[in-house]
Amino acid sequence: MCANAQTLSSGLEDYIEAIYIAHINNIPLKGADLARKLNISRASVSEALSKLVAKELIKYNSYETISLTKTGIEEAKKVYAKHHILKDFFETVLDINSDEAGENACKIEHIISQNILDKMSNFTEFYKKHKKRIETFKKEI
Amino acid sequence: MCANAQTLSSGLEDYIEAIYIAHINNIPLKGADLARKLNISRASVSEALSKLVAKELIKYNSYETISLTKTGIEEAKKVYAKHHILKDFFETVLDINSDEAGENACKIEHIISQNILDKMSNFTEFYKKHKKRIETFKKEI
DNA sequence: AAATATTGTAAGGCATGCCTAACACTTTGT
DNA sequence: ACAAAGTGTTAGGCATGCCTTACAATATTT
Repeated sequence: MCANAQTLSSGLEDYIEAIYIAHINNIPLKGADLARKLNISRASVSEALSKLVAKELIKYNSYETISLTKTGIEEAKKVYAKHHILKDFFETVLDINSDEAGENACKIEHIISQNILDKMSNFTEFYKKHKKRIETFKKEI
Repeated sequence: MCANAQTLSSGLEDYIEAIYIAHINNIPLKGADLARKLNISRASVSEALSKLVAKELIKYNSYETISLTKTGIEEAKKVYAKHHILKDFFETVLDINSDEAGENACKIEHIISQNILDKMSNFTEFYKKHKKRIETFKKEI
């Protein structure tokens, strides 16, 4: 078996997602920052970063800022999109607050099927479009 | 730390759910049956059953049929209800086929918050009630 | 009742993913 | 430039949850 991943473990997905969020916000990120952000020891982060380097998803040298490779960005976008679809659905359709929606999205994003996500995304868009009308139905007795 | 659980690991929830399904269908279930059903070795099932016995969720003696305690039934019902809410939502609202809905429910049921499940359940009921009308919106351009 | 099949368990392993402690290296502040 | 603070790595551990192999105990078949 080669070291390059076809699939990322749920843990590694969390790492790459956090790296991506820093990336799109132009926030320089080191291992120790990641450890603080994810509430994980520096040692564990160090291991995880080595794996991501081995999979060629990030570039990283000790004491420098972590950066994503092209593949890394693609992978991260996928993970982030999943997160967003779930969070948006929870907030928009189920009226869940932002924190709870985010926490649940974080966990579910790693295991839900792409097909369901696609349908969920469509449904949220549909719901937004017709929200007013649909919600009048809720007031009926 | 005492051996009795406040929370069940996702694995143990799967075991107890399978045991519950046999229970409500009056199907006698032994460890080896469970192993076949869950595609897990007899050795691993044996370990898991010991844990469930320790937590007083099942009664079990070698070579006999597994049965649930009162607490076990309560726990199982909770897990099973979660499963059902998710599956029903996927099928009814997102129009996912039974297999895919079930597989995803199996994984998500262990991690989603009760609050979201409650809202999801309400939403599914609401959707069923107004399905016809809501779906006419989908045909609009 | 004996042979065969099934079931259960124990021992030892493996992978994942986290931890702490200790140490090494780098950066920063004075 | 040097001390202090911050960062990274290694080693050794632990827990979970699965595996295979080998054996023990029970059930079933003939």
